Amino acid sequence: MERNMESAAMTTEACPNKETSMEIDEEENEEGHGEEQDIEPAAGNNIYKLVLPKDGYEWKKYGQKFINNIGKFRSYFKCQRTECSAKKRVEWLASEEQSKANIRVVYKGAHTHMLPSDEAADHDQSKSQGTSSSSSSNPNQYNLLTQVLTLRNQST
DNA sequence: AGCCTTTGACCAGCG
DNA sequence: TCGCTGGTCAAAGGC
Ligand SMILES: [Zn+2]
Repeated sequence: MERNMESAAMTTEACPNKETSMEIDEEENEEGHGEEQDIEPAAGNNIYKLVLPKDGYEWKKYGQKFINNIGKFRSYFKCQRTECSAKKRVEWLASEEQSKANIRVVYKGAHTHMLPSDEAADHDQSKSQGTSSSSSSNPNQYNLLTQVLTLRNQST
């Protein structure tokens, strides 16, 4: 797949498959792909790709699960930096249409470093701003927003 | 060769 | 105490 995290948004493929679920009601998949034949899709044709909004940070996916409780897929990401414990959680509905319009991104923790893209995106006006990531790219604000989402989701 | 993605299994917390 | 859900780690594959 294309891992153009530095140029484009990341894409996640969601394959609706039945697994350890004894209470999966009539959770029908919208794809309606073949039954058993055609186990090998033709280059991401039958599967739908989710476009994750690029926030400027680089993440490494370390897990993905389907939450039956809410009927949504959930992907777990972690900052590439070993020194950074920032995590990111993305969830979307199982339906393709709704998935594209209802993607929830939850950021957990704060980065211990500056935006990697910011450094790379540094072009010319570096003398004016310097290292202060002003309005547009302020991780702090972003994290603040995530905290709300996290609380709403965690709610111990 | 290295890095990232993907799937399954394991573990922990809670009811 | 067991079962279930959610979360994380690990191994394999692909690029
Ligand atoms: Zn980070």
